[in-house]
Amino acid sequence: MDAAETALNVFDNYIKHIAIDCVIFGFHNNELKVLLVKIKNLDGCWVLPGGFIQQSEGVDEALDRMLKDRTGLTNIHLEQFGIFGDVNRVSRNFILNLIPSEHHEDTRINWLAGRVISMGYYALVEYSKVKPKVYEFYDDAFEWFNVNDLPVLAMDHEKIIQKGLETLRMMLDYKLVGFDLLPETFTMQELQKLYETILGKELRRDSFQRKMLDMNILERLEKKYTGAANKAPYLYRFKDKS
Amino acid sequence: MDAAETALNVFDNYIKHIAIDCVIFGFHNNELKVLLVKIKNLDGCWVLPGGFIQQSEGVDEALDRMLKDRTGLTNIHLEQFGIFGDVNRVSRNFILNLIPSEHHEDTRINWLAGRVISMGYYALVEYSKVKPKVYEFYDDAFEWFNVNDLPVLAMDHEKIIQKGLETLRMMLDYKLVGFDLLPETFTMQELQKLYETILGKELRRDSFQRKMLDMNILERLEKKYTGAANKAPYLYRFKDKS
DNA sequence: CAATTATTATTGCATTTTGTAACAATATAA
DNA sequence: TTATATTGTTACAAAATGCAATAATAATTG
Repeated sequence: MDAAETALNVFDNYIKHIAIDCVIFGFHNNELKVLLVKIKNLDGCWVLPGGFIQQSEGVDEALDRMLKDRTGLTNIHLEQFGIFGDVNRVSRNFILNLIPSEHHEDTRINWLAGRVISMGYYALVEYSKVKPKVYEFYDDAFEWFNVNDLPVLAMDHEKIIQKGLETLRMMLDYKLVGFDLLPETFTMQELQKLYETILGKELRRDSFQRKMLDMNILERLEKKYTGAANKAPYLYRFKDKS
Repeated sequence: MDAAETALNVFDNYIKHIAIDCVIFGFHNNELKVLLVKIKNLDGCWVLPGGFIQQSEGVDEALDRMLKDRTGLTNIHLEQFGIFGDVNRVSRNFILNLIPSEHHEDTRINWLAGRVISMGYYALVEYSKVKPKVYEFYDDAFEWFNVNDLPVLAMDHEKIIQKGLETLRMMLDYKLVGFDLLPETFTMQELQKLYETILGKELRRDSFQRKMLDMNILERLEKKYTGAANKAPYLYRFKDKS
């Protein structure tokens, strides 16, 4: 039994026709990034990290498993933002290219080449803490991309990212998110840049600072001496980061 | 082949382990209502209208089909708001009670009694336009319930309704929705009552009116003479209801 | 038909929030 | 010590909102 055969048998433990795709956002160098992986058998083709759900696990467990496998991170909140269920969102040829030809008629995987409905989730993670890890089906390429400068993506994954980003922007307006995108301590400017990057527009320094301080969610720590010839900014931390 | 047998065969055309549940909101007598159906073989047990997705149809097509079957309505926007995927959200006994015992070991429906992941959608419809229609599995009971006075619901359907309502409230803050909950023309008071009902709190009459008029989305029509001994309110219509 | 009643529409003003600019503070370099 | 760049704060203007009072008006009532 070769590796592909083993992989095919493993598929029996999974629920067919449903997949999860994760848009994992990170923040680095004042850029909003998305984590992507490259598919082995298809040059230059990137996809969102994701996977299938096992018969015996809940969807939340599946999400935790995938995120841990992919990034090494645990206890990350994932927000569900959409369903992608067009009949032809996964082209048959696309999948067949991934699978050795002798398995093309294998009933165990036939559904994969036919119909897959995907559930989109996004997560906000601290860029520096991600520890890549890869699967059988994928290459070892595993990269952060600027959300405004994405590579060519397979299937409808670009659409999924855009919808995830749209939802993130809406949630940022609605309540404070983005805690997890920053390191434990940060300056007001870093927080502002994060907001500006996610929202895709500039904000006023003074209004932003006032609003953040008025919300009473930040704890002011010592100053951060950068060595630059200017006043040193305070460091802040989110209160109640339990 | 009896009716149950036929129904079981039909199941082969559907994707297993995934369901859709629809929270259909309506507005009547200043109350926010939800449309529920009663299950035939289980006394007093109400569920959300919903169903399964056929192998050959997209998720959006499945939604249109269900909504049309259930309410007679077409061209209704459905908003997806959550995934309900706990391993034990559907108890095995609950499903077995619905199915004649001779079919309990039938592999065609075994998955139903095991694991079903549900995708939650909500729709806003005009109360008076709904034309009930029922399925094989359900009783002919088909009723609107006040969202604050729900009957006992099967499985996690109460949780699904609450999450749908929460999402609706959030969306109402974010942008104007609720167009479809009102008839073509309505008074300012009716619009305000709708907002108050969805948000679950009272609003100031004058502030609300000013805000609505400032948004420039309403067209003022003739007055509505109700016969009451007071000043007649204007009727309004949403502009650009294309 | 005028006075009454209930409700609606609008206006004016106080309060709060937000936008904008100016200024004071300060860490380093020159 | 002075200059420079950036940060923190304050002051004021503008806009939005909360609140109360007033004007308008469709039926009812005497």
